[in-house]
Amino acid sequence: MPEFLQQLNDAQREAVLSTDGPNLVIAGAGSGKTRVLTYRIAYLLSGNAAPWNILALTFTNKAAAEMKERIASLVGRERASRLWMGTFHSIFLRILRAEHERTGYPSNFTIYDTGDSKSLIKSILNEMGIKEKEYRPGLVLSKISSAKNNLILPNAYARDQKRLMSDAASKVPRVHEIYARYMKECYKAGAMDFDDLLLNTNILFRDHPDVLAKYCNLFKYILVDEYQDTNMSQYLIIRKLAEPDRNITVVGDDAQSIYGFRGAKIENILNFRNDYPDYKLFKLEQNYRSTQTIVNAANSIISNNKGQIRKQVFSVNEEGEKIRILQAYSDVEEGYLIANDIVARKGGDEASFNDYAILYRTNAQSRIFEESFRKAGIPYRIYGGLSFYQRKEIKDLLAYLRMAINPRDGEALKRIINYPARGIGKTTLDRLEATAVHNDITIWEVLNHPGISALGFNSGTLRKLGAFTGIIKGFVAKSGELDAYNMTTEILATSGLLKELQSDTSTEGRARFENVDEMLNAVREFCDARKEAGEPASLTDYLAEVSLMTDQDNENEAESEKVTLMTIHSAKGLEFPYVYIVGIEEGTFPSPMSGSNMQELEEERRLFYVAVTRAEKRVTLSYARSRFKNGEFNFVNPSRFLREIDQSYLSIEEKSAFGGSGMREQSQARKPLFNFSDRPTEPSRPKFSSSFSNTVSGSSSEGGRFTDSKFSEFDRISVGCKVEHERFGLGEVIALEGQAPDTKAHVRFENAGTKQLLLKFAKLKILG
DNA sequence: CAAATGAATCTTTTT
DNA sequence: GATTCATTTG
Repeated sequence: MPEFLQQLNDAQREAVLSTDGPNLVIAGAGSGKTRVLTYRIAYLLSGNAAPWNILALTFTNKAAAEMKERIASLVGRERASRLWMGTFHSIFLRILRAEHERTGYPSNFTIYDTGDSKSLIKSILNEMGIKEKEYRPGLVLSKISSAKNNLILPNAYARDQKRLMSDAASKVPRVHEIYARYMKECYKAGAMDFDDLLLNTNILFRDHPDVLAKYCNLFKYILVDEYQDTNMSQYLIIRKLAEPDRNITVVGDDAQSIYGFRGAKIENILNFRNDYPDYKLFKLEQNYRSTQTIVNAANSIISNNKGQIRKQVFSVNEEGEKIRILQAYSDVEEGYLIANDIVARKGGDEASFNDYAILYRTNAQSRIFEESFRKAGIPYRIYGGLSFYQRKEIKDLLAYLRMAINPRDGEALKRIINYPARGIGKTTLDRLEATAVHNDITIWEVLNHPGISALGFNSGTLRKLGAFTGIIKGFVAKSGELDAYNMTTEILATSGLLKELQSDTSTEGRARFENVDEMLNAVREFCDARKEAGEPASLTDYLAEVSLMTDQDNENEAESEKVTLMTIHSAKGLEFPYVYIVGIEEGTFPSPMSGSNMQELEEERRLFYVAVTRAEKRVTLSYARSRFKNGEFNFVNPSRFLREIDQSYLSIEEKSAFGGSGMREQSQARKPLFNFSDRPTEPSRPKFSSSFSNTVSGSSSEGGRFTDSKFSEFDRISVGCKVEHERFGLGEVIALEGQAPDTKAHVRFENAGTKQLLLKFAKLKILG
């Protein structure tokens, strides 16, 4: 028995040593799941398994990279690098590219991200004469996605009574038509969306038994991480691949299933025993990560869910601090409260900023913490939301790169055909698109068709179109010879993009330029890494890597000390000594979108469980009594989840808040820790400067716009003054917040309650 | 044809 | 706040 196995506990070691047959490892939060997976692979390699015989599937690239690193230290880099280890999407992308001849797609097919998919749906709606208002592209896409993840193709969809009824109920009965068109357009464009990568793998294996046999033969051992988060499509691929040898090990925790909205089926892990009746079960129940208090409190939360695999997660670490609950009067105050708390406690905790994480339900909540942290001088790092690769300038450049390897990519073409401006406007593009649809070809083919001169474009337009086509053709020709980096610089120079970016000397413009520069660095790094490994650094591979990258993956500044801000979803699999879970209010967490049915509520509860179990030493929960949401100011109630925590794990002052008959009024519950008036940093009066503050990390995807006109007339407005609003009637200003031009007034109206109004748009008359 | 503007509407989580 | 739509202006 290899020496490294000494480092495992009994349950872990048994799970590692059971090499053959189907194994189900139920791994409680913090129980050393990754450790079991890595050691298991190392153990297999120490026997007679070759690295390429092992398929290990994870959900993030980061998890895969981390595991690879640890395995490399056990068995050597060379062998570790030959493992088939990666995310579902990246592994099956690789297979689809290799087998492209069987699928009918080109080998360099494009990957459409969610934005591309939505934009394609919009054009389809447009062309079908359907209004976007009635068929929201996001809704249509989610229905298509759900169908694909359940392997329901357009024809089957059109016969699926359940789906048709559901569509009729949401007043979108024509989704199946849109779906069919969508599939067709993607195929023509040589593009796959995320779901297609899995769907087409299923189709490939279904229609080509020889290909399936080849990979079954190759993958002697299959390991799947986070099995509770697999969807039907992923589940079927795994089952097919595992069929002959049945050497399959899945690791997961039903209590941490939080991707139901993405089609994940918690049943997959619950039904493992039915799929493989001779399976062996291993339970990892000892939590090494958290204090006893945290583990016990988390258990008390999850015990409110029904239908789970029975397990008792425990900790023998120290008992630790009780869980604290902070109450704030407003979302803004919540930000200050936590910023102050971190500053106040960091010394006593003997911690660095790296040790703290703020977890929230929605990305939109990050803004307030950004602001309070900036004012408090706390360094922070935000994950998710608009990632680097979602920024306009980056997407523009990426679109050029995509065109260079696959000019049929319609979404990329539409993005850049008139950027930088070449005088090819909406009218021209619409006509091109209509022609393409009418003749069942792509826009690129229309542009290259000799008959284009007969379409009735005027000579100027024809010339401009020809020039664009010429530029792209030049890129396509060069894409064969140049590597990703040289190709990128070539495109920046020749397309006019560089000039366009340089000509904008505003603050935002310079930021955009720097972003492009940063991307150029990333491309260079990619090329260097590839060349070092002796592999070609093709543009195709670079684009694939970028498309499948998750926000956790680009961590180039991990060394610097920063507080982490992220959604609970992206925190999965991570751990921090001190965790703040914020915005625990009805209407935010649980999300109102998942309010109605029990299953969705249970998923929210599991999300809360995941959040709490991220912490090693201390958990702090917080909620606000009022929150600014959808442009309106609302009073909100603490989340029901707070009451589900066994009160013996809460610190004493918090218990009183829940004493007696449920939640009492906040005024009686306890004294607030802070007051608005105590805080000098909060302006009581708006400053009417027209400077556009905080643009650097502004999250506007397409660059903001604002005006500073019309504000002098609001100079007279102040707390206490009477106003009249066109719609809401008479009211009184109770607070002002922010800076011009984004000053907000909190106004209490006589008949319409309290509203928060942006003065920029407010139709207020000042009465005195 | 393109940029600027005013106004209306919607808002979860992510590979 | 972000995004989108309609309208105006250059």
